[in-house]
Amino acid sequence: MTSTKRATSLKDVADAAGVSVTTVSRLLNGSLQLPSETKLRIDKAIQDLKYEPNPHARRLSRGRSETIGLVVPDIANPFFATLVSAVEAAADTRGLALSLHATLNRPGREIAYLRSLARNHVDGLLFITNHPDDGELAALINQTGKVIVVDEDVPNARVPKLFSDNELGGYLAGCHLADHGHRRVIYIGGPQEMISTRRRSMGLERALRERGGPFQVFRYQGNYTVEFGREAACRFLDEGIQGTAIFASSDEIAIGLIEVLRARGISVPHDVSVIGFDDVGPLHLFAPPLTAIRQPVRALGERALALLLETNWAEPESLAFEELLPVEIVVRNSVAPPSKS
Amino acid sequence: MTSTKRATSLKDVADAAGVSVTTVSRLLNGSLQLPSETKLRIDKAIQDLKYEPNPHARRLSRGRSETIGLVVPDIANPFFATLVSAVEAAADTRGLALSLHATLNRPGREIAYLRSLARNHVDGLLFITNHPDDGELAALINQTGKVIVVDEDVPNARVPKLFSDNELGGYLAGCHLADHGHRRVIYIGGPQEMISTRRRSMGLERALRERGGPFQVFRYQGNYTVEFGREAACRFLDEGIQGTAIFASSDEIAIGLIEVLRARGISVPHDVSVIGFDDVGPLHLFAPPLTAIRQPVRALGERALALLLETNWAEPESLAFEELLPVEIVVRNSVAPPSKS
DNA sequence: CTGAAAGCGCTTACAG
DNA sequence: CTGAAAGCGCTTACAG
Repeated sequence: MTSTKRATSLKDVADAAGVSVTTVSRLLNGSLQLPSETKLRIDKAIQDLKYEPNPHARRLSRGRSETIGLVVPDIANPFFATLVSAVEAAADTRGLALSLHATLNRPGREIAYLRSLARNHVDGLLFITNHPDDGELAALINQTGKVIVVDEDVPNARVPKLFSDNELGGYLAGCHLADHGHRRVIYIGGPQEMISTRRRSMGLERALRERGGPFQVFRYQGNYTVEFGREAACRFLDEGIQGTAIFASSDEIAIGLIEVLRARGISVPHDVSVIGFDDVGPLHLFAPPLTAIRQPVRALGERALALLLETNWAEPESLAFEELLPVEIVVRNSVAPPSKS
Repeated sequence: MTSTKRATSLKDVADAAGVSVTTVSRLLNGSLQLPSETKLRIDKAIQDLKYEPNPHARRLSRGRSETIGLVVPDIANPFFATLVSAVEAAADTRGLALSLHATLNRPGREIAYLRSLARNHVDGLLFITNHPDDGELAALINQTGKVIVVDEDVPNARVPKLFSDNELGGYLAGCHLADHGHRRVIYIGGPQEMISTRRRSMGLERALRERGGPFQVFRYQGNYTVEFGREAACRFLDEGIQGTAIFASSDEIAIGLIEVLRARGISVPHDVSVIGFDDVGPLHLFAPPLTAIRQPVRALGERALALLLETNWAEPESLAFEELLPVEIVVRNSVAPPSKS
C-alpha cells in the first residue's frame, strides 16, 4: 500500500496530453514558445497525474546533478553547523540540493569525497579540511576542479579559496589586549601548520609590536577542541607561565580553558584576561561574558557557494585566488588591565 | 584542463579487460562466483582506468538512490546540528549519502521534500517538524511511506515515530525542583500544540502532584527560541508572577531567559531557581552552571536511521508505533531552595 | 560462468 | 512548432 507503485513518468503525461514526451520535456525545461492551448493541456495532465520528474534520469541525461557537495570536519561543532546552515539556505534558494559529509579527522574520507565528485556525482564541492595535507589532497583537487577551499587552506590547490581574515582577527585581539596594558600573552592556537592559527598568531604579534616596547607571546598549539583547551591551560599553569592575558583561538578552546581556570579558582578578568575567537556559542552568558573575535560564519558559507557558481572553471589561470572576509571584535567583559601581582 | 573530460565508463573497463559490461557490473555488485583469473584482469582495468561507477546511472537503473533525506527545522540550532551529525555518521557507516534540508519554519518546504521523496529521489526520509500540522503533512507521509517521524509528532501519520521521553524529562525536572521545596513553578515551553511541550508539562505536574500538597504551574508557551525565552521572562516578570523556580524547555529558551534575569539583576539560584532542557550547549560554563534535562540527541539520530532501515515497509499495520529514548538529569548549580521572600 | 539486449526516465540534436 | 530516435551509464532477466 504505502510502497512505491510505478511512478508516473513523462510518457504518461505526454499520453494524457496527447503530445510527445519531447514536447513535455521542453515545456518543463522552459525551452519553449508556449502554444498556449497545448500548454494548458499539458499543465493539466501534470497536475492530474501529480507528475514530478525523476531526478536520477534527469541527472544521467544532463550529466549534472543539481546538487553540490559540502565536506566539513564535524557537523556538530557549532561553527561548522552554522556554516552548513548558511550553505544549505543559499543552495536551496538556487534550487540546488546539498550532499553533506563529515570527515571527522579521517583523511581517507576526504579523498573519497573528492573522488566521487570527480565522477560527476555532484556539480561542485565546498571543501573544508582541518589538518595538514601531504600533497595528495591538493593533487586531487587540482585534477578534479570545481572545488572551493573554505576556512582552512590546502596549500598547493589551485582553486578559489575563501577564508576569514585571520590575521586581522589576531590583530584586533592583540590591539585590545595591548590597549589594556598586556604585554605577555599566552596564545592557544589550533594545529600549527594550519593557516588559521599561523595568521592569527601573526596578527597578534603585529599588534603587540606596533604598540611598541617589549612583549612576549607564549604559544600553545594543538587542536581546536575543548580537550586541547583544557590541556593547554593545565600546561601553562603547571609551567608557571607569567602571561597576563590569554588569546584562545576558538570557542572550543576557550571552553576548555575556562573550565580549567574555574576549577583552579583563577578569576577572569581579575587574575588573567581572556579573549576568544569564533563567537558562535553563547559566550555572552559565560562568567564573565567573553570578549571575542567574531567570524563571519554565515557569510563564509554564502560566499563560498556564490564563488562555486560564479567561477569560470574553464580558465585555469584565473582560478587560484584567495578571498578574505572581515572579522570583528565583540567586546564584553573578560579583558581588564593586568593585576599587580 | 581541470574540467570534466568524458568519464570512463563500465564499457571502457569491459573493453580493457576483454569481457562484457555484464560481467564487470556483476563483479562490482558482488553477485559473482569469482573466476579468479578474469577477476584479476578486471580489477586491474578498474585500477588502471581509475573507474568509478556513475551513481546517477546506477540509481536510475536500480530505482533507488542509496541516499537518505533528512529534514530538520534549523541546522544551525545546536540540538539539530548534533542530530544531523549523528545521522550523517550512521549513514556513512552504511554507505549511504545524506541529502540535507532545512525547513526554517516554512511549511511549504516540508511538503516539497516529502513530494520529492515520493518520486524516489531518496530511499527514505527522517522527518523533523517544528510546528503543528493541519493534516496535509500526515496525509502526504501516509501515502509516501518510508519516513520516520523524529523528535516531534505529526499526529495522524502512520509511520514509526521516535521521540525523547519528554514526560520523563518533565518529571525529572519536577522531582528535582520539588525536592528543593519548590511548589510554584513557571514553565516556559515551546508551541503548545506540540507533543514535546505538552508531555514535558505533564511530567512536571505529575512530579509536583506526587510529592503531595498544593502546587501551581504558570505556563508560558511559544517557540523554542532565544527570543521567546526573553519574551516569556519579561512577561512573567512584568506580571509579577510569584514562581520560585523556572523550567525552561530548551537551551534556547534558557538562554533568552537568563539574559533577561541577568539584565534585571535577578540572581540564580538565589532569587529564583532555573532548570533547563536539551543540555546541548555549554551550560556548565554559564553563571551559574545550569542544571538541565539532557536529551539523548546522538542516540536519537542513530536510532532514527536504524529504524528507517529496519522497518518492514510492506506491512502497514506494523508501522504505526512510537519509541521513546530516555533522558537524564544533569545536576549543576542553578537550583536551590526557595528564598524566604 | 558469460553475453546480448532491453530497460530505467529523462534530454536533445536532428528532421520534418 | 513538434516528434522519432539516439543516448546518458548502469542493472538484470533471459539465453546460451
